Amino acid sequence: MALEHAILVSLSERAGSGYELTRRFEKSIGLFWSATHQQIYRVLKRMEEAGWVAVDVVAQSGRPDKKVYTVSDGGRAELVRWLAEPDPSAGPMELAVKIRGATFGDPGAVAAEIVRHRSAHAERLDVYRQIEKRDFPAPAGLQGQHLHQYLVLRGGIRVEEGQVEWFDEVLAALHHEKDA
Amino acid sequence: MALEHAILVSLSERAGSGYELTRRFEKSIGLFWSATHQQIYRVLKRMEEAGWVAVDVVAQSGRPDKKVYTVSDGGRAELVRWLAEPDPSAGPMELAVKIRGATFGDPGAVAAEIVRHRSAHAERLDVYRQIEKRDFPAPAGLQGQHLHQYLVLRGGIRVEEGQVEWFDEVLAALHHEKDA
DNA sequence: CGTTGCACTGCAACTCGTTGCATAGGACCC
DNA sequence: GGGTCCTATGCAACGAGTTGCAGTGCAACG
Repeated sequence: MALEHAILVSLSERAGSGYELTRRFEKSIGLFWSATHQQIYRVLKRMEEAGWVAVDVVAQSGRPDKKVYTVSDGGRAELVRWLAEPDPSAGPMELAVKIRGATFGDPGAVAAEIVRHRSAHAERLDVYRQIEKRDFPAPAGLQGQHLHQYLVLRGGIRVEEGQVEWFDEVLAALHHEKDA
Repeated sequence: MALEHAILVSLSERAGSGYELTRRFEKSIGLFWSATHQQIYRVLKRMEEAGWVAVDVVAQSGRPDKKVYTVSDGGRAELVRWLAEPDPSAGPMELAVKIRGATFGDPGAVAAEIVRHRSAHAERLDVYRQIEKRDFPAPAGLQGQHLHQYLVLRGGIRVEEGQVEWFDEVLAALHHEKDA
């Protein structure tokens, strides 16, 4: 699971409380991700026990105390480790977190991970296109069940196309950044 | 959850055992979906208790007996109901199942559901594009953290674009089918 | 002045899904 | 002959995530 790592990235960008993190996840990171406050509170507790984050209880006027979390050395090390670790089962959300976290680790290692996923998705796309060619050579005349199955396949193809194009855009930008 | 309904669609296309369904989910429906045999066995049991499917124990030579499941009248009614029911929280997988199941219900109702989701995603896409314009007016010069945040946003935009295009393709095909 | 809403944390119970293990007979390989 | 794989079902335990509830105290609405 990568909620921990998503929190590490978010806290690396800016320290914050559980409540604040919940708000953030509804927006920026939450383009892909969603998490309830419950989930975040529990994961934060676990992360504190593991020594990845440090807590600072801040009294506030008028409102309840809040626990502001900061990434510790252990957390930074874990984030660097995770960013470089290949994970074939990672989905777009995990990769988005890795990209967003690249600043806090080795951008080259993140790029390498993207390359791996790019080829996996390109292969899949190829399989889908072959199925399309083989099973639906004349899509214009399709009806009923066959049409509906074709449309679902088209969805799969579009998703994979989008992924591959995105990975290419990311890789081009990361290479360009390295050169600059 | 829609695993039940995915199974109803799959069993409507063809009767089968839990084991067989597991295999199917690894392929066709599993373009988007994945489910372990455990999950499927348990859901099938629940569906049987609810009267959505009927079981037929088939003895086989050499291999264990298998339980072949068939959709019952109750199951067909439930599928029709679910296909027509609006579900704002449905993701691409759920919609793919609805599209694939349109044959067994009212394709017009499914199209209406797609229209709803199309406009939701189009709105989101608009929001993302405005964020892009506002926060990243000159993407070519971006570096570090800002670049990485931009790339994630680009991923979100591509995903939404892909969704909207897919919905449009589906709607065009369903309309064309209705006229034919 | 009462209600609604927001900020902030947390417990308890639940659902959904995965993993490990068990069983059992046959096929296939070396 | 022994190992492993495939078909076929299922239990038990676990992990991840959601939902419901609960409490506090200020601010703003009408």
